[in-house]
Amino acid sequence: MTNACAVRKAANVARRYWLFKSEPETFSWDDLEAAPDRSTFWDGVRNYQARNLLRDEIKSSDGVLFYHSNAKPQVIVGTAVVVRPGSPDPSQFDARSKYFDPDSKADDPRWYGVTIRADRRFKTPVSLPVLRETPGLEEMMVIKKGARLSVQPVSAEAWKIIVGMGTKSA
DNA sequence: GCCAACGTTGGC
DNA sequence: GCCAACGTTGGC
Repeated sequence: MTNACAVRKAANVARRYWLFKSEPETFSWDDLEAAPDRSTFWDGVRNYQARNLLRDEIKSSDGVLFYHSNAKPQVIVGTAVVVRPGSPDPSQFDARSKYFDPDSKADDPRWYGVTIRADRRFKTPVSLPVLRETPGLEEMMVIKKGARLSVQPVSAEAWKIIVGMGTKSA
């Protein structure tokens, strides 16, 4: 049991689940697996709704569905785990970064990110069309029209269904 | 490559 | 505070 997990169990806080979108050409599942400690700081989110989740809601040991957007097809390729909760996103203060935000103050950072570590690569990636036709997932945000949020909440029920499909051999 | 949906900006 | 214009996202 990880330390964060033990802390959470002691506090009796339920583990929660999320879906993170990434364009594979920018940062793919393979990139995450190849990263030091199979981990990365999830930077560059510049949407207030997603920011609020990253800053306030997403906690260590939470589960993450890693989703490839703008891919053919769009798929959930695996699961990751949150290993560090929200902290200020350094790229907002880096003038050379494309995520630079000149209006963000060092003593009052506007943008946050979390650190995730690759957990399980799906044997069977779960595509968007499959999500759409799977009973029990009708309420998922990612299948709703115009759902552009790059960090989305996922119910425990949906998590269970999707991980079940993804880890099963084809 | 298109374009609908959405979030943000900025003039008033 | 409204809302038109604009830029971006992301499915198709």
